[in-house]
Amino acid sequence: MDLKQCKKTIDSGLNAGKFIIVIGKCVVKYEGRAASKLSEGDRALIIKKDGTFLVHQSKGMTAINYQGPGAAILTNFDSDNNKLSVSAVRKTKNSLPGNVREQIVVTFNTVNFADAFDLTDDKKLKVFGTEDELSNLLMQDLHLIEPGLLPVQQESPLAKGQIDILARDKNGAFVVIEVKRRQAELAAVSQLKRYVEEVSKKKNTTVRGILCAPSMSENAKKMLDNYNLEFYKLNYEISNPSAKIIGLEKKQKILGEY
Amino acid sequence: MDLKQCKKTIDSGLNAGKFIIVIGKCVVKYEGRAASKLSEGDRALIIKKDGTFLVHQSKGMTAINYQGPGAAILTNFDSDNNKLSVSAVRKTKNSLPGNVREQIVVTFNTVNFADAFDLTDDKKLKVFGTEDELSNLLMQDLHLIEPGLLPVQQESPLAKGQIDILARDKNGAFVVIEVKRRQAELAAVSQLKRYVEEVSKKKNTTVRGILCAPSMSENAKKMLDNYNLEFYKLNYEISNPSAKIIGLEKKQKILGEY
DNA sequence: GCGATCAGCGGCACG
DNA sequence: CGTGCCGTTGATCGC
Repeated sequence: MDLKQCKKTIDSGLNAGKFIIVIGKCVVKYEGRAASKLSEGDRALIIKKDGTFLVHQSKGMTAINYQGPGAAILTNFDSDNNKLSVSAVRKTKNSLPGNVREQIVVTFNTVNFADAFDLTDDKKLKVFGTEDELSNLLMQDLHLIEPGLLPVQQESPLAKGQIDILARDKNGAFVVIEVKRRQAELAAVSQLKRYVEEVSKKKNTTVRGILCAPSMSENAKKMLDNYNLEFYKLNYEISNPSAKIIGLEKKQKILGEY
Repeated sequence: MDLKQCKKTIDSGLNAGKFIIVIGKCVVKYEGRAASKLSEGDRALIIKKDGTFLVHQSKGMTAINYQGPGAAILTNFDSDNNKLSVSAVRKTKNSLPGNVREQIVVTFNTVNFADAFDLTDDKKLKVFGTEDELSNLLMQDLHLIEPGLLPVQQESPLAKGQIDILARDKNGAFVVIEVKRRQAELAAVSQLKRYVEEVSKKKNTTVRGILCAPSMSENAKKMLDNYNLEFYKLNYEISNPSAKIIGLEKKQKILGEY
């Protein structure tokens, strides 16, 4: 396909706020929070009306180079070398020292296909089985963990923050509960430990910490035991239009290890 | 575009291992590790030869629904309702209780465009300014942190694991160094704390912990101080074909807080 | 706008 | 294969 014509297709597509696709042999360069180079190969470039800019290779799920919404798109046809470059520039969100500007340049040597499409769609995705949903379900059924466990009301200034569930057990002790929708690993234990320390310090008392997850890695289990935190295996399903907690199973410390 | 013809285009594209693009009005359903529903709207579907399956809306950087490499693609034309469904099925990697199978179904009511392209490309992306690169650079210039700091050789069984850099200071004390390429937040401090505890326990001695990052959040700084860990502001640039450490600046504890 | 956390995180490297 | 962790993480929500 003629590169000059391709530039026209892209430009008018940008103007009309369309969904643009370009397929061809290109080189990609990126500079911003990091820098990258991708030597020549066949790729698909997607440009959305919000400035999203995606370079996809023939394999792999993630875009090999990209620019998020808000990027300004520029095209340039180099008639001397017969190359078409398409670039996207934006300001970096995360302030990194010195690098505020992010730029990605795709230089096409040949283009097999280029077109722009009218896509209008602002439907939102509804997801079931998120951690937030599981956490809310569990909050209403704390007795599944143990009798007498009661949630500390959200209104309490102490319940604010990032803690999934704050509760008190039958003895009145504070219990921090962290819910994970998938296997809990070291980071999850660190996180729970941090919350427990925080509440413990604020209330100047001993605080229990409970991790609820479908499973735990071995190392995470060891670390949990070291910190005297508790683990409950969380069984749930998402078959319905929403998630459902099937049950919670207490996992005791493994003692026989010497 | 005729849906029956579209099915043919997709099927032969799949057969030939091509890069397939379908644009049209569709509904998307997903069930697997979680579940989701996306009501009717215009979207672009991309299918790669490795089974990658991406549904993109007109805005936003990330695919609204997806399936990673390895998915099996199936097409079905429902002549009664004149609908074309394209689905992708694969086994979940992360073992979640009960849900091993992941399925995404895209049901098209109308299709504006469908074609398959020959994309061959196995070039690898070269990235500069990764944490790994910065860590390696720093390892060779530990004096930038303080005189007398020497790396513990990689061969040592103690240096194994996930610790970025393990060193000894001029007094012979172990120093765990964690490098972050962007602002360090609470999780980074938790991580460093964990490493310090680990080494401390293994060597049965006091261990220092140093966090090197371009910046830190306020809460992270407080937590760092609480744990008696140290922070060095890491200045670097990535202008060259590789990254370059400009300098390290010690950030003292904030004492005047009472 | 910053910051803390989740994500169907994905991807990689190492045991 | 699990698992730990980085990522130009992105996206979201609360402050």
